[in-house]
Amino acid sequence: MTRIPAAERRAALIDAALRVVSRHGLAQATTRAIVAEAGMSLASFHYAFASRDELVDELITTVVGREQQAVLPDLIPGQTLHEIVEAGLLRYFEHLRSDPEHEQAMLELTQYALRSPERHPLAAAQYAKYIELAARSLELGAEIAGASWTVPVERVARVLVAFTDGLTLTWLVDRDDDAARAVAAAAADALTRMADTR
Amino acid sequence: MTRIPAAERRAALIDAALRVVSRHGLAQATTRAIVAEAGMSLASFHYAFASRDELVDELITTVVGREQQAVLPDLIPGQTLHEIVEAGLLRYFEHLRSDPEHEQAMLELTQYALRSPERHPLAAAQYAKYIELAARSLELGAEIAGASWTVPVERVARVLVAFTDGLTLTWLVDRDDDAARAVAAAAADALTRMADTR
DNA sequence: ACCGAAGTGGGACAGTTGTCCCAGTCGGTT
DNA sequence: AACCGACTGGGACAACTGTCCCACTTCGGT
Repeated sequence: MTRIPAAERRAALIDAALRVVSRHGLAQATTRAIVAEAGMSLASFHYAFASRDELVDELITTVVGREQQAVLPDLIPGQTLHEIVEAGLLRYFEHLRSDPEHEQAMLELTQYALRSPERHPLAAAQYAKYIELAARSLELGAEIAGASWTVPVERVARVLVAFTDGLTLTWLVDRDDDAARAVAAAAADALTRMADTR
Repeated sequence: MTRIPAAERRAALIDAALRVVSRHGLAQATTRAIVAEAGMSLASFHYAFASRDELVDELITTVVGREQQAVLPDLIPGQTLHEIVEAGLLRYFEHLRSDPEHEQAMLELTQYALRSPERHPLAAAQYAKYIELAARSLELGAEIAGASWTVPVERVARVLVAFTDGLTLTWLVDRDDDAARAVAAAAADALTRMADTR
């Protein structure tokens, strides 16, 4: 096996772990399964990480960062706010459809974090980032559409995140594309009503 | 130990299992943990159930039935449809607040079911029941308010379920009551717009 | 060329898990 | 009272898990 510095090995193991979790779930993501996916020996695992928990914690915190651009709206001038918001939601939906297992993995990681008091902050931080990202998108969208939010953007953003989560969960269960699009439309509707569209 | 027929033992074990899952998560719900919670010996478990999987499957299918009445709206005549729907959502939210671990357990069971192809139908059936229940409530609500849905009720119901899920997930993470109420209000808004309020 | 540190491999360990077995005991029917 | 099948308890097993250890190899700086 070629020699790899510990830092790179950590990254490689986290990538492998995410793949395993996506494919088979967190419960199946044993040290051996992760190491096999990464093509390493078992000892390398505990050379790079003190424990499996340490890897999972880092998996949770790092993976959120990559989610970033998915929800960012197309900023096409001339569109109404409603169109922009709905397009953003539909874009997220396409992202979900293209890699359902990934979103399922994220959900699973969140739920895992919720289980222990010391990990709960990880989930909270994850969501704080989502909300911040959503808030930025919403502000941008309003600007383009020449509208302004009549409710604090953070509040609108939180509602958007909630709607997105609901969309994700229900679609993962019934895989009903039309229904999901209806959810997106309804969500866009509700959100737009929190703005003053001059 | 007093003698208990197998059928009762199955019920007792399922109750115990739900308690364990609520408290510590599905991963911690080992045969031994469940049996300890139920105050039985380990052998009784495999006398009542062929395997742990069999118990979990039955846990998923039976537990949904008890959820039923939580979302049913107060049917106070004279209220607008918007008020009725929002009240229903807030009632669900109070239910969630009063026993968060239970909803967390339901979420976990759903995700578990999503993981294997042969269990996926269990999750789908679970959601079908949710949607049916929601549809009945929505129909009743519209009747009371003297309104009518302009979109098929099942479609409205699916959106309601999605919104409810989103509300649940986000509140479980950040425990922000005000934000959750804002989600409920926005959801009621979106849903009401799918009706013709004469 | 050499040497300490960084990285590697294989094997081992103890703890936990699902499942099973078997000898026993109870309760109701005959 | 006898008996048969339903139920019980304890212990065992093999598989799997996270973690550790130790001998070994390779690399970068001297």
